[in-house]
Amino acid sequence: MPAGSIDRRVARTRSRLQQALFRLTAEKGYTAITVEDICREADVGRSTFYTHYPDKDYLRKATIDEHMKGLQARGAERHSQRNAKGFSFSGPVFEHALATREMHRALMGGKKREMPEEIRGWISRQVRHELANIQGDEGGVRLEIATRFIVGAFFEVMHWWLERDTKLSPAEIDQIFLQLAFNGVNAVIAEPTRIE
Amino acid sequence: MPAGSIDRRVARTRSRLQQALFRLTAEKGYTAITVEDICREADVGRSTFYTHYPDKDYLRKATIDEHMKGLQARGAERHSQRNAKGFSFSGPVFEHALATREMHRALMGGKKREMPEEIRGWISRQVRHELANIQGDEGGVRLEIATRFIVGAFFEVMHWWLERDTKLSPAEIDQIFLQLAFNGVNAVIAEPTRIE
DNA sequence: ACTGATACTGGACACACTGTCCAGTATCAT
DNA sequence: ATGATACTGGACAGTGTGTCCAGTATCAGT
Repeated sequence: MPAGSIDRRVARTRSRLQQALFRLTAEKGYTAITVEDICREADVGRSTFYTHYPDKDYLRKATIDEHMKGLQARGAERHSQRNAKGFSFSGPVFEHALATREMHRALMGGKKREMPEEIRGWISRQVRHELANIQGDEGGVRLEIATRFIVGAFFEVMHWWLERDTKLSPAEIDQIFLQLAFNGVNAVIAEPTRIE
Repeated sequence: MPAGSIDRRVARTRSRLQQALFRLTAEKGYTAITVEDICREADVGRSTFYTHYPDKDYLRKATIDEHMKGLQARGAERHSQRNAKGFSFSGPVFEHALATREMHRALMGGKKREMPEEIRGWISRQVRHELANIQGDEGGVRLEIATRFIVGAFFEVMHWWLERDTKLSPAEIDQIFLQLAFNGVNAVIAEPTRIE
């Protein structure tokens, strides 16, 4: 048994559990899901679940990590086409969010905001990195504050956008977001309504 | 029995429960608390709890509503001293947050972000109102987006500020926040570090 | 195809928390 | 003093968690 490789059965079971979690999260939201729900959906014994993950949260973390690999791959090419002004992350994320909209609705929507910390952390790193590029690598307090500012604003805007039956395209919402981020509220609010 | 007035015993019990919730939330965070915990801390029978509130969430809502009345009172006077540029809400909220810091830490901090929707809604109304004043009452989509943008940014910045052993005063963090909000990232990041 | 290792299964278990109910007791307002 | 109302503690069923185990299926290597 080669140390690194994984038993087919293990891969199969984990994949089933992760997909079940994904489906159920989109359907009813993370907190409302029980381990039993997941196992029923995945058609896996409940005791089996615990041989793979100590609890629901670990499964979520594993699922997200897996999911992020896909996004990370496309991240490499994106990195080259950095525009002069603006974040490179926001546009693609808006698009990706729209594509997996049901997921995001269930994840952030309704009464609970349950956006997992893994995703927030991922976005944070993107933002900090891009901001650091703008000012040269100083890494001071203001950079940190600005990062937090942008990340919080971004999630809130995205949340609103997904919640609505949106008429704005990813490109449009992205443009407004970037305008707010870089030029501030004054630039967006004071002007007459003119999107493009 | 006059319809409007409240039995002493009722007032006493509710007050105890709310204060117990407040203390426990500051201590271990909202989700970790059980109804039994609250009753033990409040020295109230568990069955009594359910004659007043259907569950933990309702108690929280009631507690917050009560708490907000105090803030609302000071809100009236604050309303008059609106500065030419900037939000009138942010400074006082930063101060209030610092005063009840342990509470906020437990509420928003650690692994879970459990800032209750009531507070978020309250801040949102403030922001929307103040932004509407700036642009005249148009109430378009851009106003809504800007509101969300600011609210998200505000909570994230406040969260960061409270989490740290902060060296920044409420006035200082407020100033940076306002600068980011009104003039955008460029104005804050690009310049050399100069706070006052 | 055989075999030892490993993974899956279903069921039982103790535990923790929830929400309901009720009879007994304390406290209220008048 | 008294009738109304609130509190109490304990019992109850229900649901979800996490652990354990003996039996069964599937794996990889020879």
